[in-house]
Amino acid sequence: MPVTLKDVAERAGVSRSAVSRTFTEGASVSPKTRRKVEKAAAELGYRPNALASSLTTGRTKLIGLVSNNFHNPFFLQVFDLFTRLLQERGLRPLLVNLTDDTNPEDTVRLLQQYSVDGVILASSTLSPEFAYAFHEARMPVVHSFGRITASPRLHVVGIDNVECGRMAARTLVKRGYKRVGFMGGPREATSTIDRRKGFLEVLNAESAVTVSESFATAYSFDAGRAEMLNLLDAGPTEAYFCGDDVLSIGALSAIADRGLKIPQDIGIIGLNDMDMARWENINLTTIRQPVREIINSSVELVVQTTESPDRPPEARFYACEIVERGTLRPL
Amino acid sequence: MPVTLKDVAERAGVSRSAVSRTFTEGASVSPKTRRKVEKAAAELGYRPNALASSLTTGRTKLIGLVSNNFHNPFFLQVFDLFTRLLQERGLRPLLVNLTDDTNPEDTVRLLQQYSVDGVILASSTLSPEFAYAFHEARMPVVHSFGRITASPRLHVVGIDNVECGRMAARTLVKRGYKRVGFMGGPREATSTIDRRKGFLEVLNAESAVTVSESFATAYSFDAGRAEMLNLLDAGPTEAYFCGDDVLSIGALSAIADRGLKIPQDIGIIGLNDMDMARWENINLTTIRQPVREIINSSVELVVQTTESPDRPPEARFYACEIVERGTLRPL
DNA sequence: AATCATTTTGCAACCGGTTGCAAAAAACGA
DNA sequence: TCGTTTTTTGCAACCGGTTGCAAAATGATT
Repeated sequence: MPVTLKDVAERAGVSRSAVSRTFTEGASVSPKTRRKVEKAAAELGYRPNALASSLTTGRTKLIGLVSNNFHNPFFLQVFDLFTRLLQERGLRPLLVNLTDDTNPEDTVRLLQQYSVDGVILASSTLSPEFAYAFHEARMPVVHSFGRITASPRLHVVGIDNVECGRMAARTLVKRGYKRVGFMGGPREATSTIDRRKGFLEVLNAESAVTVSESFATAYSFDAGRAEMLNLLDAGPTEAYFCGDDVLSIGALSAIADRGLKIPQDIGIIGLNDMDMARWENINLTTIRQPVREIINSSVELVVQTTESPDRPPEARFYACEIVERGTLRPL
Repeated sequence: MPVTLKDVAERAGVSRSAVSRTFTEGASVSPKTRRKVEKAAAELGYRPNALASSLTTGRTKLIGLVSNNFHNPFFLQVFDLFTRLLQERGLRPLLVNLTDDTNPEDTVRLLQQYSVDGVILASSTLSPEFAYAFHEARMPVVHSFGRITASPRLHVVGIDNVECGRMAARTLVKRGYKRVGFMGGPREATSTIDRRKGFLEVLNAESAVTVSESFATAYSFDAGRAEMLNLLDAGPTEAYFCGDDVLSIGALSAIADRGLKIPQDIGIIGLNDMDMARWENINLTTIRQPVREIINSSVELVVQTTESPDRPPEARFYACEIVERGTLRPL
């Protein structure tokens, strides 16, 4: 039913090759032939079949966009940016939602079946093994928002979570908090582990400050709220560094519920600077991740890797900055 | 480089057809051949190329998932559900982000080039022409969250926005509000138009109640906040029906800024019941859209349409319900 | 064991494109 | 003008699969 190369060739009175060449960048076609072909193609409404051509060219222009963060509002921005940037480069995101019953092998197989040119794994909670599965299958892969290491096994783009932990700690110290807490995301998430590490590193060196720690079961509002309710029952500290913004907002809600005032009674600092953090009724002091740069860089990297597959693994990380809003006591 | 049918055939000592049949549901292969093929395939790590097979079968199992709502947190839930449901059926979402400089023709062409089996358009703000472009290109298409009409030109699944407007109006009347306002989303969005219509229909029949109206420039926090600040300057009414939840939250923020109390001074009712509406520090009274049903139904409909393309256009709409929380004065 | 019905198999053509190669056409030089 | 170089063109093979068809193998029946 749809118009094919052959139809156009017949109508234009040329060979199929001529038509193919007309639609191939940089192929040799005389202006005369090109005109004939373009006329015929326009009349018939011809659309070259991207999938058929991928068979011979080995390029589908499909990029697997894989994530398990479909509940964290921060990731809506992430998806927005990824899709925009990929589209601008003529690439198509094939979206994969990693649910609880998805395993790495199936996902790898799936994306292999669709011959994606590359894979972007957008997640701060996924184990490195997951990303590695793609690498082993010899697909170009970039782990965005992944864990930074000195000698990465595959491309990683993100932030230095340890340094973020330190930043949070220094900020709290500077404000004169004496009893502070780390309220992490899931214990096993690499982002939690690293942020905790940096946070404790600085605070253990501050003899005047005491630190406690606890963990929410997920990076979610409910988990943050529940954990903060626990903490409030147990006798809270003066300020918390929360695993991320959505967790922070859950914590804020718990604190408000108990009739405590922010920042007078308890201080909170989050991480991400997602859209909602700046909403005036939330007004969260937080650490900004340079999302745009991370995503830009990820896309660039995955594209370059499709072009030179043996490019050695690279870790790119971007500096974060404190965004001062209203949930910490003033200096 | 990757393993092909031919490689497996050679290793198993059978014809290429035999291998193909082994991986084709319901094809005729003897148990003995099947065993040989499966062994060889496993040893080589063979993955049938979905794109190559689509050439002859005419099915790619790709579904275009098209949206322009990458800023409304409500749509993260929408994407989550769509991807999950599509994956469960073995379908793959090809994501398209409609930005300001995307026009219908390009999007249609793009999805045609990738031979998607069907298209789901997830948007409550898009003009019907957009969806119609897919229909004209003879692609199975379902407009989710689209406008309900009695004799639709294409499949639409969503809610009856006019009825939602009525529900909101009745709810406000029941609470005894005498001066109420409609704060819509963008003037030209069909959802805005319909919700306004139902709202005014009921209230114009209530002689004791006066109604005013205004419109935010987008379904976004900032637009809601800005518009509510305007309204507060101009002298507010007692309660507002806001275009959607994110707009409502913007409005709540503006109201809090001016030191007014909710629900004592001003009442707000939203629409969608997105995740954040139930967050305790927002606690928004709203109208719940049955998202799950809508999305389920959309997926089902697009699949059925790929199977029988001439299925007459259908409009499926689902009932909404009021979710009572804390932003309207009690009965 | 011979006959016939049924199942399984491989051949070859096809899906919609691309591309190396050699022949044909056009452009160039003197 | 003719020989040479360069560009354009079509042929045919190929990308990785599927499928109709007829031949081969298997199984059932007597």
